[in-house]
Amino acid sequence: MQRAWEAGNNFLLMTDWLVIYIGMNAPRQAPRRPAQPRWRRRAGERPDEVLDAALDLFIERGFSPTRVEDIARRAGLSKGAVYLYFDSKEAILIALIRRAVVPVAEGAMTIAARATGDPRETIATIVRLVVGRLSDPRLSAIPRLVLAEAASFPELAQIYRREVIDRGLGALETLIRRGVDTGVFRSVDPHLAVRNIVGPVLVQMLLTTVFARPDDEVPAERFIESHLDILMHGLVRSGMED
Amino acid sequence: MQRAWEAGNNFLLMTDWLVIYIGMNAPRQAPRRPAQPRWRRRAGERPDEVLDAALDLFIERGFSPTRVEDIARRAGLSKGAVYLYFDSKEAILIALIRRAVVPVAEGAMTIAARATGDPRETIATIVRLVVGRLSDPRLSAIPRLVLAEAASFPELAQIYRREVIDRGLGALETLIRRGVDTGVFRSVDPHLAVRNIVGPVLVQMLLTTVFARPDDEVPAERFIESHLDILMHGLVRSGMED
Amino acid sequence: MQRAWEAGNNFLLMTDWLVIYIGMNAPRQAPRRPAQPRWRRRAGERPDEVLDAALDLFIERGFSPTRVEDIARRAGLSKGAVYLYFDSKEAILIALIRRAVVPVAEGAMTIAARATGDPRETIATIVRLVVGRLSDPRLSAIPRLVLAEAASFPELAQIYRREVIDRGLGALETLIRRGVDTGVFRSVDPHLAVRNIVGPVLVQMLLTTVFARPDDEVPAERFIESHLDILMHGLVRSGMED
Amino acid sequence: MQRAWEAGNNFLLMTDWLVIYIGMNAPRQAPRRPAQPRWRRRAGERPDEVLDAALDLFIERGFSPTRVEDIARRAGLSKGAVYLYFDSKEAILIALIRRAVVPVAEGAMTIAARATGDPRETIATIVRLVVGRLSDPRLSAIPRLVLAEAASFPELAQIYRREVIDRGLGALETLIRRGVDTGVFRSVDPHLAVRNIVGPVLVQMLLTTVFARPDDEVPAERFIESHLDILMHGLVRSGMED
DNA sequence: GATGAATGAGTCTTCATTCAT
DNA sequence: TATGAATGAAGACTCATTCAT
Repeated sequence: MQRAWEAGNNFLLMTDWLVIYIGMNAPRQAPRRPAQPRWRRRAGERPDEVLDAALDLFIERGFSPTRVEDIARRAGLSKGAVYLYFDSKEAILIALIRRAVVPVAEGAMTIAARATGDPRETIATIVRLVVGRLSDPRLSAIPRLVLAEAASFPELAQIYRREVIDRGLGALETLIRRGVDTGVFRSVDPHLAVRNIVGPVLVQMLLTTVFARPDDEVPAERFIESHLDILMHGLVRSGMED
Repeated sequence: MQRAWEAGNNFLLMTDWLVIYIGMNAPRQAPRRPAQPRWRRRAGERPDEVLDAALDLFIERGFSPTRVEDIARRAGLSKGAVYLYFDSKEAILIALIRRAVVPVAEGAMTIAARATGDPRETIATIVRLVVGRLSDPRLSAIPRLVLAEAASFPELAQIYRREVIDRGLGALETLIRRGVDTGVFRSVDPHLAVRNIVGPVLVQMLLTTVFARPDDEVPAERFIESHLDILMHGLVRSGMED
Repeated sequence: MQRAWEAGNNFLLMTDWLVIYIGMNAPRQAPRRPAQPRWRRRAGERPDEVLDAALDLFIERGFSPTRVEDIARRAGLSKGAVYLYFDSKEAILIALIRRAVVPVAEGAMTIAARATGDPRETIATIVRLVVGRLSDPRLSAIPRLVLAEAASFPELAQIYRREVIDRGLGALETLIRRGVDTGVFRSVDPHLAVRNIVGPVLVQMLLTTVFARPDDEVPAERFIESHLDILMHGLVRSGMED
Repeated sequence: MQRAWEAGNNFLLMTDWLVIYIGMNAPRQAPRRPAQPRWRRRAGERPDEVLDAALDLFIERGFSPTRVEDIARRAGLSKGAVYLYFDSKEAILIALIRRAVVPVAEGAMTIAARATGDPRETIATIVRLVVGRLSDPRLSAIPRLVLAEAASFPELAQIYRREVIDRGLGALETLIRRGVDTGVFRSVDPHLAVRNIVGPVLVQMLLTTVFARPDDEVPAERFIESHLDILMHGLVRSGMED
């Protein structure tokens, strides 16, 4: 008893003791994981403890070199238990970013809501706030982690852009626009001008963390004053400086 | 114990209990043995080709997820040959950064040497140059790689800081200082003011690469004009704007 | 990129351009999933099983040519599990020697403790004991392994010397010294005379194992009698032979 | 057009574009090398230089951990050149043993030929000679190498047994037999008594090399005297001691 | 003959994930 | 829920051998 079937690029043969199927393979592509949601919280405070531990370790060594078991140990539970709360190591990273990003989004909302006064004041407040926040290594590490892993997990970059960049820059853009509209600022393009607000802050953060040099420590206060001074002179109409 | 062999259209697999041979029955085909040499000695070019391949892959996937064998294959040689030129995967990364960084250091020297005219002009030139350079993804990837892997390989951050940051920011600082001294700029702190020059450029780069959004593409030209406009207004003395 | 999978009678191979599936069409066979558990937790016994397997293989092929995976397979666990119990292949070898060596040290203690009678008797007993022990290939392999790998792992030679040689020869030396002191033996140097006790045993062992010749098998009994005869005649005072 | 054929465990199918052959494989067996002679000398003195270098390195690290390139470098030629003289690394080892073993065989012949006088004298001479020779680490290493690699290359053990052990022990056996026949020695079994001659020498060698302890160095002279003293007392008839 | 660049199979080791307990 | 033993795929690196030059 032998049946053979052949169609297109496929081939099937069945004999009494053999089944042979030969098909042309689809071009390589590594899906590696079904489409279920990749992270999911379970009960209690454990997940947060895992994320805390993971953040510490990701900061210290980066994502790939950190082992799930290290995270578990630092979080005070077993390797297996981590998988009760997160479906994969990747899911931990994503949850981590997500968690870190929520307050930023909320902060942007709050600021946008209360930003009724002089946009210069509001911008200054935001800059001070952000610089202050980024002095916490556990916060400043987040954007670096995102940069580091964006290539491997594009989802990270998406989340971050949507939740942090779009909202944060959006809020600043609104403020600048208002300043332009009210005549406080020159007629700059608000969408581009935001780069001049956040850029120096980012550089300051990098120079303080990744590229720190012990003999060249600039106090946050001095940086903020310098930055706001140059920034505001760059934005305001002549004769409007205070 | 399982051995599979694949060449041209033929396929041979041997396991402990099976021999499978599948040939494509290709009508004609020379005995294929004494074809062209299997490889050529090209010791000179190889290292750079490896670095090129590695850069491509590090950009695509990041450092850790890239396998040495991938690099080898893309560079057109065998896994083992890579180790003729580099001691380790890590050494490839470091050499890569080093290679990318050399022209920057040289560029900084050149600029510092010729920078005799109006510092505003020179700064504008530099900004245009850097933004232009960073539009090449293979160049803009370097700082991102450094940021990504700095935690794992502190040497990377050191090299980058010494060769790029110290020199680049140093050159800009000198220019600003000259501007201040000649009265073109307000009395800003040059060491801090450099953040206002490079920060926006960095942000623009990140928004164009990692966090790009198809519906929000800002042409480099427009960014440069906006940046320089705000920057210069921020730096120059009142009444000195041109 | 090529993946082959083989289980029971089934066979699956995927390459970049081919999918081959071959199944044996076995008439009946339960879905094979919830069969007996794929493994059981037996942390206690495992290390010894690994050492047993390793010893077998080191005897058969030597240390370097034995793969960790071979050891694992023979011990009935997976490659990875071996590393739960031993840090490295080298650690397996060291643990193996250590384990084999412990009873020897203990035996030496016991003998030294009970050795109160005629030293000739005690020495004879020890020789019989050792020759008996060395007839077990798994025991006689240990000194050969040590000799073989001492160059690569000096630690091995150290352990062996401290635990086996120093103790074993030490015990014999004590016995000889007592014999000399009591006038049973001639005034030989005990420290050197031990060589005449153990040397022939070692040679006998090598001639029986590594250099065995089927047509020249000397029964252990005959060797022991010959050895003790010559040895004792060599040691005792004239007129003291019994 | 499709033809299928099936016989015993074999299976052959040919379609227009496929040839499939499936056969049950013979049980695993690793031949790995055709049957050509595995070593072969080529011109000049080079081979000996290679062997010298190889011996040094095999002594230092053992066979497996020594790389062909190391041998080449120490011999002062290139890796490729080694393969002009020897077909494989294994062939180097075998040639090495063979070379080391030749003078031993010759020596045994000489001794056997001239051994006409008192066998006690001859045996003493041989012992002195052998102990002297084995004080050269490059010679004492040979038996250890053989022991180490006998498991992997049974051929080594064969060569060594045939050329060294059989001849050496054979010569000694003859001497003992003559002593017994002439009434100088007691009626020992010469075939077994040889173990009492070479055993102590072997142990002395091992204690001086592999298991050396700086605080316990026994001069060769003292060992020889002790050994011969005990040995001869053990062999000779009572009243025959000199 | 010589060289040493190139190959690629082989091996140790790691580690995300699973699962018996 | 929790543990951690067990798995096994994956990957860095080595090195005997080949072969273009």
